[in-house]
Amino acid sequence: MQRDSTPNRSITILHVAKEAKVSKSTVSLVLQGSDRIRDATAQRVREAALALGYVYNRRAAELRRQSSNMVGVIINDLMNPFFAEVLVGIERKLVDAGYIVLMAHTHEDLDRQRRVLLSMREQNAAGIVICPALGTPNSLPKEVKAWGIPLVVMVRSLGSGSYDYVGSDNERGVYMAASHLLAAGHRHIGFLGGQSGAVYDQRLRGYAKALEAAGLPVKKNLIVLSAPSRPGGWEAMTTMLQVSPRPSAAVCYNDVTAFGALAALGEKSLRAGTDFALVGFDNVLDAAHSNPPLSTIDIRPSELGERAAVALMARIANPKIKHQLYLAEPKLVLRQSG
Amino acid sequence: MQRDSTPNRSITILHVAKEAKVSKSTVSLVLQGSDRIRDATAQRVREAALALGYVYNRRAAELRRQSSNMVGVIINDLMNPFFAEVLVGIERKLVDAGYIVLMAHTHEDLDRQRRVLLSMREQNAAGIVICPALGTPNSLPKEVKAWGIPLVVMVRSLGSGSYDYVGSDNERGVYMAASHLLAAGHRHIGFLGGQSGAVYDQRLRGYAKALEAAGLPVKKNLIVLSAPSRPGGWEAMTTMLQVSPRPSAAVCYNDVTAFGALAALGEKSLRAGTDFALVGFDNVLDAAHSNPPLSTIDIRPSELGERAAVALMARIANPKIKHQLYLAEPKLVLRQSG
DNA sequence: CTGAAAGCGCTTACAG
DNA sequence: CTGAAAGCGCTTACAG
Repeated sequence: MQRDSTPNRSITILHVAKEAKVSKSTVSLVLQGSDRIRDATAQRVREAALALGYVYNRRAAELRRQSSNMVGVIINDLMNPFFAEVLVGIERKLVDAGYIVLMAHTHEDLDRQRRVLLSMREQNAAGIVICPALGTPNSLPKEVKAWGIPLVVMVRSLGSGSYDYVGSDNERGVYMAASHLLAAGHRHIGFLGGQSGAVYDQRLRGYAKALEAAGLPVKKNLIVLSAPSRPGGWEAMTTMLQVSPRPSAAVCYNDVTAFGALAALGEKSLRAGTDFALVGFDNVLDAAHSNPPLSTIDIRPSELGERAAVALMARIANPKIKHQLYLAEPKLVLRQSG
Repeated sequence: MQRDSTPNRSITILHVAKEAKVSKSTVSLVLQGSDRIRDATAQRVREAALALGYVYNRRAAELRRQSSNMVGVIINDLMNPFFAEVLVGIERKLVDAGYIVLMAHTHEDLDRQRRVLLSMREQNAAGIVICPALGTPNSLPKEVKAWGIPLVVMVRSLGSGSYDYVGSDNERGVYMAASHLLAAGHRHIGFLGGQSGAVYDQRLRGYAKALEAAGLPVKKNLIVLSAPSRPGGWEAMTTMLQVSPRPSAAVCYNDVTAFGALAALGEKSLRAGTDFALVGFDNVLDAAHSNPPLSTIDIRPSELGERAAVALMARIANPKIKHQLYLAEPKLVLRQSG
């Protein structure tokens, strides 16, 4: 009954076979580009397919072949441009390699994450790359491996189990940022925004170590927590401006919180770079044109996505390779904010 | 041979049937929640499935049933938070309705767009929502309809053919923005950024009409083109600041160009809202916490995405309904930039 | 209430 | 070089 509205959907290799006066095996073979078929025959088949408006049914082929060209990509927070850039990198690499991406956004919701994971499993995904939602159990990689689905974890590490992981050297990155501020003469430096998870712990540690290396104390009131978002950064800066003695600089949990901080500063007629030094983390594209442009730690977000795609494809190609670990090397990029 | 690494993949309803001592038809029926099966039997089947670690193979089911629960979503520019928000809205609505999304990013590349469209067709997508890449031929909706795949076009309209469309009233929105600036006493108002496509034409027209309604001439040198991005907005503002007499206000092509303009202003130690009035378009989440917060035209990006999802589902449910058109009603939201 | 059989659109040994 | 047959994991009339 779908026939009239979907004219081409109903035509199969069987129709093509009849039209070209060959068997359906032959049609299948030429569609796969086999060289076992004589040129003339192949030509005839291709013409028949074209004439009939035949379209390959990849799902049927994959069912028979027990394969899949779909990979699942699970993102925790697409509203953060960092993750949007990561996603773009993953998608580009995957599509260029002939995969197609099943994408899901969890919004840090564990329940949603579980549902989409199940869904991808039912759909027979060839692999999954996940930026885990906050609170994801460390057992996840083992569980997915038990399903027989290759997995790469991104950005947020999940304990010390063995799994493929692509992220950045957070501790070192923040250490570099703080050291830069220290070298510029700042003595009251805050750590602005963010609040929980492995990434937070790593970045905070980099901050603490840099201060300690400079013989400076780590003061609780200079570490202000917030949601890892613009509004969060705005609030964090607002409270940070009230501690006394007032800090003269801060390294931010990430670029997005830094952007919020920039806004809070502006509201008080303060300008980052002259009245307060600020450095972010990620080097999101927007950082080059914020007001003012943001000094930050560059971890090349879209490249991170590409690395994850490559790691996943490597594991799909050979499930037995040893676990892969890629940590982007942080680079300090100086702009006007600090 | 995949058996050891993918333990559960190989178990099918046949195994469950044997374990539960029923036929595979019965298993299928209970998996579908049919009430034709006695409770005791159903219970036994469910236990067997659980015990064996059975996982439903949805692709096989869909092949047999000639159905699909995947919908394709094609986005032109994920680096623009507007589209990221749209995507999030689409995804949420679709996943909540039991669909799964095949996502592709074209990066305004027509060739890529064609490839992913084909790919989605091969995968038997139940429907597609597309934010068309710049330069997409107006014939696209007709073509996809000929494939038998429900389609909804988003954000950028594609000529006057009949197809489902979800977008915003661009002309009216910009008209409102410009009128606001006019009412505030500005007489030299620029139109900043953007450069081509239906959306651009519509927004520019709103600008022109507002000026005309106020008896003001539309001056070529106050309309400065740019890429629809932060760097684009930055450049556009930089050149706009050089025209003389210098305009005192501008309506921007979209929020992202406005953000770039904010940065250019800052670089010259000018502040939007006091030295120059700026209003954006979209009301992206970031607009509330830019430096300074951006006055803009709110078209509720994520709601737009949800509307598109709803329109697509309606069309899938009934391919014969008449064409759907949803235009978000623009609302002026005043913040500090103008 | 449950089972046997056919079939969705492909691929892949196996013959010839 | 090409065809006939079996099968991927399901669903769905059709019997009983």
